[in-house]
Amino acid sequence: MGSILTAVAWPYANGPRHIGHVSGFGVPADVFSRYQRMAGHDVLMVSGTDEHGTPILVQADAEGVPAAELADRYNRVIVEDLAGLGLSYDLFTRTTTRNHYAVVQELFRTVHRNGYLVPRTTMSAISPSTGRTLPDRYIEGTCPICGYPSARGDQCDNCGNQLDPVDLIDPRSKINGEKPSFVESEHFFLDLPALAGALGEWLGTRTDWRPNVLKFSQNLLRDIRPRAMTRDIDWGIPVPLDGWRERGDKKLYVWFDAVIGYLSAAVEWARRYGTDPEQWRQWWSADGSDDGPGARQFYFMGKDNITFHSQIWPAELLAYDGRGDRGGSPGTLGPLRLPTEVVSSEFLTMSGSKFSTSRRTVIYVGDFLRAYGPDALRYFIAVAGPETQDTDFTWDEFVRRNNFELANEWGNLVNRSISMAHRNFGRIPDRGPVTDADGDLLAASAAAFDTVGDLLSRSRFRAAAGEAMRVVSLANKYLSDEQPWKLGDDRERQGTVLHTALQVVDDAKTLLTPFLPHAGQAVFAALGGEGVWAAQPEIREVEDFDDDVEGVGVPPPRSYPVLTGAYRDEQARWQRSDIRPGRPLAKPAPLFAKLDPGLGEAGPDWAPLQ
RNA sequence: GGCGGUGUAGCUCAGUCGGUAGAGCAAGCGGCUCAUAAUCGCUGUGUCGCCGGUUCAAGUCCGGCCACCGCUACCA
Repeated sequence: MGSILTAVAWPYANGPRHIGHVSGFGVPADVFSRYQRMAGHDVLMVSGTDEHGTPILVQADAEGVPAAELADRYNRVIVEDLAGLGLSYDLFTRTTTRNHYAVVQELFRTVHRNGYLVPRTTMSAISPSTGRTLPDRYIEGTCPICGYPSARGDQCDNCGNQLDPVDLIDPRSKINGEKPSFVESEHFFLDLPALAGALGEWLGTRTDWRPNVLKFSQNLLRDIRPRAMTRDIDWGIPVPLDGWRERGDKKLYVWFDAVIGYLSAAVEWARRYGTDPEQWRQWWSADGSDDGPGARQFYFMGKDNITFHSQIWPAELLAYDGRGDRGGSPGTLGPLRLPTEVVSSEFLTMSGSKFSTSRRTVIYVGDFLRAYGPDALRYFIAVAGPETQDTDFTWDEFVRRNNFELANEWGNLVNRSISMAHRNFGRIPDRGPVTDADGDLLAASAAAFDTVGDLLSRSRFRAAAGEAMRVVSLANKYLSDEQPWKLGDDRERQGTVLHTALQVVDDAKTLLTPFLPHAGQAVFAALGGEGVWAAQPEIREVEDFDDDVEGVGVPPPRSYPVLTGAYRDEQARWQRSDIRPGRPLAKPAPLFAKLDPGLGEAGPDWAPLQ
């Protein structure tokens, strides 16, 4: 038993999210969290929408609405999508709450006081018409090295060299084509080199990470430089320092915003739903070890986010705790804990290339859920997702997984065993003397709790799903071997076989619940269970807290939707629960609908294959 | 340019500490007929990308090469 923080990457609220996004963070994190809860751990799963930054502003401008309104709209869309997927967030919130602003500013003040935020003057590009800073990637021009006419401000796609937008020949804004002007601008930089020693020491104690993530993180340390933590933008969290807080055009950068949400969301959860407002400390307060007997923290994200989670965020925590070369001491939150593991996924590709909105090779979560429901997608991601390398989504493979593995093997096992027991007994039959075949199956099924559980605890989701499905195969084989439909004149033996089959169906239901919580609930009910087996998230409208926040441009308290749920009340436990003879059974409904094989060739009409 | 990954049966992929290559799908044959025409069994010699090295022994370690791909710091 222990406390586990499941920290899930924050989806960016500039549009609806596609299935690649949720394969990278949402589904793996939820499978992990559901398992850990079932295994008896005290899990806190938090995230929210990331709503600041230039892409939101650009999108809002394009639609002619204020940034806050755009963020409101997509926050709600994303909340609904994630709820529909059954992702069991204890709190899914957003970065535009006053609670978040207050926590971020507390961290900034303390890290600054400890000496790890240093001012520097840089050149930044300004759009003359809007007065806004243009980020490097929104500037294009002719590459000064190779002459490529459409080089981006940060890098030339043709020759691959990293560039500085100031050096571009004939620079222009990608947003409106105008020529940017370059001005000097002062910013705060996080002094990562002063934290590199502590960072390397911490990383050196990480042994269980996926090898590619660990290697990538170690490489980052070799070329560590200070990073800007503020930027010239009018949409974001004010810098809580004299001379800065009242400036409308200087805000904190995303490096010092979204990742802090893991902490601020825990604080918000404790204030709203905890046993007391300080309960967030159960997952966050350091106790001298970063992952020892106290809480453990697991971060789930796509691979492009590794830098944030294995370098920037730990560095900020070390700086807050005063554990870098410049020393220092923690602020009012007290010493904070560092990540236990960074679990990064690779990318889900669509017919070989990245999802792309412009090329229309994109499958949105909402569309997918409306057509096929949550469990089919959850299963596909768990069993065929980008766990250690990029994997390709094809409709053909999706149809095959759904029809053959979910509907035929698992759904039909449930259906045939319950149907037979219902017709012959009308209830769960008693178990008589047990044969070797019965005992072998029951033993294999019971043993799966250890093997599948071990794989899940190590985030080996593909292997875990495969092992769970192996129990399903064994049960199908058992029924074929024992042929209970021929045992009409031996009621005791027939009852024993069906009892055994139903017990293993119940076991498999439990083993598959982290992947298929909705189907798990259905099987639980079909076997006579009452109440909630696997709890689902619910959307609640809440009022923001009226916290003190420094600076100008801070949104007033308002209401917004959050995800939370009564997961602590669910009955799911990671162990065999003995089925009860005598419980009445009804003729079951099919667990999974089969999909038209034609879908595999053409795709749905809302996302046709090119 | 830097960093990383991938290349194994027709297809999708496993192969932990080096010991004479595995699974699923597809295909063929057979069994069963309870079940969503579902299920069960049987059938697998492929230069483990190429070249070289270490070793008694390499898909598995080392060097080089080829091909494809990703990341390179706000598209997970």
